[in-house]
Amino acid sequence: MGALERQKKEKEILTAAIQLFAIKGYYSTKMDEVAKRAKMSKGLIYFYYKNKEDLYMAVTKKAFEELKELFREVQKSKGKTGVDMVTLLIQNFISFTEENKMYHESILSFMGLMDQYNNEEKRKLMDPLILESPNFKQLLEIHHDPAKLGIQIISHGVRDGSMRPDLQPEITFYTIWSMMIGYERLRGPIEYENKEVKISQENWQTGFIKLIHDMLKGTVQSQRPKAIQGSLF
Amino acid sequence: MGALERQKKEKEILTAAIQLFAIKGYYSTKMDEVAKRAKMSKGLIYFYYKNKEDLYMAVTKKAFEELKELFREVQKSKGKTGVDMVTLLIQNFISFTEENKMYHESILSFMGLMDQYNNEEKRKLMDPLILESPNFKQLLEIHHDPAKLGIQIISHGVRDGSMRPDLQPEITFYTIWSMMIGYERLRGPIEYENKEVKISQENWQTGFIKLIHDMLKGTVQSQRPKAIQGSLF
DNA sequence: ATCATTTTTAAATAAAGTTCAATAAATTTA
DNA sequence: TAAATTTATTGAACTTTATTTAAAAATGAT
Repeated sequence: MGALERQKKEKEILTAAIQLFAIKGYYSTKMDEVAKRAKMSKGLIYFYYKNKEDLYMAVTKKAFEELKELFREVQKSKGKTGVDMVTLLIQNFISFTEENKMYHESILSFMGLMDQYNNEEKRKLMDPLILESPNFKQLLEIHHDPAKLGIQIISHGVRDGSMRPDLQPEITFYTIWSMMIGYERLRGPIEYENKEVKISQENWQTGFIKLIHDMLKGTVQSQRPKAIQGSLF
Repeated sequence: MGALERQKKEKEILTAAIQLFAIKGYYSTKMDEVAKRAKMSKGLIYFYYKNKEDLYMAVTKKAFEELKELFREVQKSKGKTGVDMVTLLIQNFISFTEENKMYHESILSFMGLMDQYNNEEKRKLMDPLILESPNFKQLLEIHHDPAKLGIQIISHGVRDGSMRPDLQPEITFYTIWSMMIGYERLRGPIEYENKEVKISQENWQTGFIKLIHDMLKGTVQSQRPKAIQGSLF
């Protein structure tokens, strides 16, 4: 009955759930399917997780943990200026969400939940199954961790002179964080039905990162002639 | 049997649905409740809307229509430079989502759907109820309308010299659009449980807009001494 | 080995979206 | 105007699926 045994079982369920959520999404994934994939009876899942929402929150928790790890690695990268760390952070975040679409989805939805949770009246209307979820409660404690690291990175950039000196680290970080989140929601090549306008994913990503870079520097890096305008930095 | 009569009935249902979705969210709102609020039997809703998803897509469609109207009004505002139009656009968008949290939610979730829809393999795994929804099909045709107007606004700003000449309108608009979407997802005062860091909503919004402004101008507007750093522009 | 506790299962329950058959109302046709 | 047909409406039946539960199996302690 050891705690290790329990952890192992929980992980088996979680792994099955993540795979299914990633393929079919939360609502299309049935508890029957999770049980089948985890090779156990449906009832047992309820022994390890309070309900389906709790299972999803466990996924979300894992997402935030990996996100924190991603931030930490960028922060630890030696010999980089602050502004270059931000560029690296964005690139890594884009890779992260590309490989773990599911995680990004869960992070997004958790942010929506936080918006409700932080408002007294709205909190009362929240799904009780979520509020009761043990994993949700744990998320309340850790979900700011990545942001804390991000703010440190901006501070570092202001101090080392690679960013505008008037930047306020908190606001600047959350602005960039907004961009990253929004970018991921829109990601993919932009195509209109009639192909009126089309932006390749590469061009958009490059342009996106360049704009953030310029914003942090406070000056446009180079005003090149039209001909080679497309190149980066 | 006039089409007008039908429109009226559809509107009654839609109004009830929007109110409930706004209060309780999509999944917590039951078709029974919608029927009750719209003062009709549950079955009748299925006469006017194909299914619950279709009803939600009708809400989303309304959201995009109002969003387009918001963009258009900004574009029509006379005597404004491009960069000021963008500032106004962001301010209006923030008001819009504040008043219509529900609409913003539906816009966000639609963007998530588009990400799936634009990928052949993922499209096959989408909920058939969504793919069959007539309102979803209509959304496919109109959802780019606001963005088209936004791109025009950026072009205008580059032409009138109020923005950096090297900006690519499409990429720049979608970057700002990302920011707006992400900002709304994070919106509200940022508080850590232990109050370690706290940003008031006002400060964040002001700082957020200023950063975009600087990004578009290409130069920092003013490097004021620390003391009055908080003020805008 | 027996008892208590934990783990596991399979079936029962219940909530909610969807369908359907029957009825009422409205419109068209004769 | 009366009959026929189409449209609108209802309430109950159907179906799917998350959740609960009672019982059985496994595990561990005395």
